[in-house]
Amino acid sequence: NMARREELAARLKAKGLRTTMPRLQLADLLFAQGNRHVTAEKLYAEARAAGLKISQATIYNTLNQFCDAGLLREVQVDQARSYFDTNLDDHHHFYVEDEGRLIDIPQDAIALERLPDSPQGFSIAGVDVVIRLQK
Amino acid sequence: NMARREELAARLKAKGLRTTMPRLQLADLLFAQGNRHVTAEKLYAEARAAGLKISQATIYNTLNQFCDAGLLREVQVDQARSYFDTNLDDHHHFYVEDEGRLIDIPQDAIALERLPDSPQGFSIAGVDVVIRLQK
DNA sequence: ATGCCTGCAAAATATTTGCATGTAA
DNA sequence: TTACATGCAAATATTTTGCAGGCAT
Repeated sequence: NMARREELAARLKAKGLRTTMPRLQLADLLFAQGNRHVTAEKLYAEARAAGLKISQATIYNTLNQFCDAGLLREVQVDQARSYFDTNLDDHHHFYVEDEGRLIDIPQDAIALERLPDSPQGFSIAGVDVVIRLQK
Repeated sequence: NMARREELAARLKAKGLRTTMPRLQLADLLFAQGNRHVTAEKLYAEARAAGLKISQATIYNTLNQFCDAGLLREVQVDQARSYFDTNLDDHHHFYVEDEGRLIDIPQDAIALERLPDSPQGFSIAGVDVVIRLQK
């Protein structure tokens, strides 16, 4: 626990982020349990459940800062809500729409042969595959 | 023009939608120029530019009704805005983030070999590939 | 000491909804 | 005539921002 905080602090510092209490606490929730997918709402609920005194604004700001710093990735699956993914590797997703749940798919589990040429003057910034699931 | 209206009216009727003036006018904007990708905002601007007296609420309601009726598809590329696609075929998209512009990719232009197995109890509702472009 | 953070509340943005009126069938 | 549509404004939902005070460095 003590060691974990040290590690998280180092991780924030490495990205040029000050190691403040709210950031450490949220980093703990985000990074201490393996790969996760969270919405701002879910993270806020977790923080409160854990007894942390953190405002919603800080949840949003921190998620965006972590994204900008490259500690998180945003996943586009629902126009109503932002999803953040702690898995930074190139990979894809199952999305269970009814439950709002994301499941990682390793990049090499999908063979994307033959991508089309990008239009004149543009290069590929990323390729996202979302497999929507239903019961 | 007269004939086009008739055709659009038939198309709405076939889906169980009453053929009202706003719906015909919007259908005209949406379906008379080949495949299109629009946001509510863009369609509203077009409608006003064309001198139509249509409220934003009707734009939103109509887009959703057309979606429910299977005349449009929603594309998930930006959590801040909903995109609607008049192309109902299975296909994929380029997305130019800086311009908020979508470009269709025919389904067979991408070879998706080897999809991973869906988790227990779920079946695939759809596979969406988005290739994000940058300059 | 300085500049970056945080909380709070208010603002901004996108979308939905309630309700009275209008209109297609 | 009846049920469904529309417009308007207000409500909702999510996310962002301004600002005063607090904390890391």
